[in-house]
Amino acid sequence: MKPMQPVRGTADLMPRQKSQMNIVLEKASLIASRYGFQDMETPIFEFTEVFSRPLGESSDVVAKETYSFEDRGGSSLTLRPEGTASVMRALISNGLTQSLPQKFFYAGPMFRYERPQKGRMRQFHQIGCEYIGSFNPLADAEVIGCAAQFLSELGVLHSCRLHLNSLGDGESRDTDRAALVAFLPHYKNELSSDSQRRLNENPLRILDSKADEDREILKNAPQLLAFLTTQAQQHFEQVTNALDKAGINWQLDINLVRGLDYYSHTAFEFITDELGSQGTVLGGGRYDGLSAMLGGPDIGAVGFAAGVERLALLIEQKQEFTYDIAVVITDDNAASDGFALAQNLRLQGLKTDIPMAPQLGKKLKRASLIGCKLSFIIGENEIKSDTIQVKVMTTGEQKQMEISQALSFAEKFLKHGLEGNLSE
RNA sequence: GCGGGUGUAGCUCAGUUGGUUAGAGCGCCAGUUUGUGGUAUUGGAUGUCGCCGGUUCAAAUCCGGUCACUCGCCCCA
Repeated sequence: MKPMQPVRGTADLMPRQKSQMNIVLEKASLIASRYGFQDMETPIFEFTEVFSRPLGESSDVVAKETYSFEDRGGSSLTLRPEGTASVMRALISNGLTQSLPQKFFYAGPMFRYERPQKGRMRQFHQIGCEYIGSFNPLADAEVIGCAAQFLSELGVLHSCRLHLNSLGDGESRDTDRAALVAFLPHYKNELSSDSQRRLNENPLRILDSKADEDREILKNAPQLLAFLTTQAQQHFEQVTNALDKAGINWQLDINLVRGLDYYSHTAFEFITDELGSQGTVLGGGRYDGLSAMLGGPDIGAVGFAAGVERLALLIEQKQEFTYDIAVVITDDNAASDGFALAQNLRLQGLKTDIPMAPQLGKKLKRASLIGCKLSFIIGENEIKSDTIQVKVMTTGEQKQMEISQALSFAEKFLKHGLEGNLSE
C-alpha cells in the first residue's frame, strides 16, 4: 500500500466543501417539502437486477459503469448508480402501490465507474424528487417547477437553460425507432464509429451524438416529435402550456434523449455552460414503464435528479465557520472555573472555544485566528472578585465585569454587533 | 476505454541552452512582549523536485515506464 490517498474518483468532503454541499442539500429538502415530496432513503446497494433490468443492459451505465460484486452469500449486488430504480423498488416492496400517489425526496451517494473529471466523480451525491402514481401532465409540470424553484433559490437558475423534449409513449418510440433504423443504414459508412455501434444497440441515442459527421446526417433524419401519437402530443402540449403559463422558460431540444430505457414522454435537463462538458446540472423525465419492468403494476411516474457536487461548484456563497466567544484561561488554577464558564455559554447557545496554548498571548492569538468576536478572560484575580475580563476582539477594548453582566453584554453585543457598548 | 496537459515546501508557484549548498510569496514556529491577540519588526524550520529506471563527468531540467491529478471524447448528475 503506498499512498495515503483516496481511491481514484473519490474525495474527502472537508469542512469547506461539505458546508458548501450542505447549502445545496438543505435548500433541496426545503423546496421539495413545499411540493409535498417527503424525505426518504434507500440502501446504497441493491440486487443487481434492480438496475440492470430497468436501465437496459446496453446502457452505458449498466454496461461499463456499475460497481457490482458478489457478497458472501453468492448474491450479485450493485452499488446504486442512480436513485430512481431504488425508490421505485422501495415503493413496491413497501406495498405502497395501493396508496398512490406518493411523492418522495431523497439524497445520498451514487457510484459510477467512470473517468473522473471536474464535477464528475466515481462516488458522487445526488438529490432527487419522484412523483409516483400519476399519468397527469401536471405532475410533469410540477416536478419541473420544483426543480426550477430549487435552482432559482440557489441562485444558479439564471445561468442554466431548461431543455425539453418528448420521447413519446411506447408506441411513438417504436415507430420512431423503426423510421430511424430504416433511414440511418443508408449512411452507415459515414456515421462516426460510436454511432455505427449504436445502430444496433440503441439507435435513438444517435440523435444526441455530438460528432460533426453525425450532426450533418441527422439534419435530414426523421424526428422524434413527428412520430408522437396523438395522446403523446397532447401530453407534451399540456406540460408546455402549464410551464408557459407559470412563466418557466424552456427551449425545445429535439436531440435530447435519455440513455436509460425506462424513460418516456417528457425528458428535461437544466444545462449550464459554466462547468465545461459536465453542463447537465439537473435532469429528469417521465418513466411510466419502470414499475412494470420491476414486476410492479402499471404506474405513471415522473421525477428528477441533481448532482450535489456540480451545484456546489456553481454557488458562490461561502460560510466561514466562526466562533462567538473564546474563554481564555490565564493559569491552571482557573481551569475548572473556565471550563464551567465555557460550558455555560454553550448551554446558552453560543459557539465557544477554549484556546489551548502554553501562554496567554498564544491563547488570545488563537482566539482571533479562529474568529472569536469576544474573549472572556478568567484567572486567579478574576476568580477572587467573582468577575471576568471581557475583551472585544475587533477593537481591543476590555473591561472587568461580573459574570451575569458579561452574559447579558455578550448577548446584546453578538446580536447588535458594534452597537454594544462596553462603557455602558 | 481513447486522446491532450500537469506533478518542485502545508498552499500558490518561479527555477535560464543540463552545472556545485533548489528559490519566492502566503502560511507555520519563535523573539521584541513572563496577564493581552489582530498590525509592525527580527529571526527560524520545512522538500525522497510524484515514483522507478535510462542517458551523462553532472538530471528538478533530457529519454522511457509508472502512479496521481487535470482537461476533452464517450455518457451522464
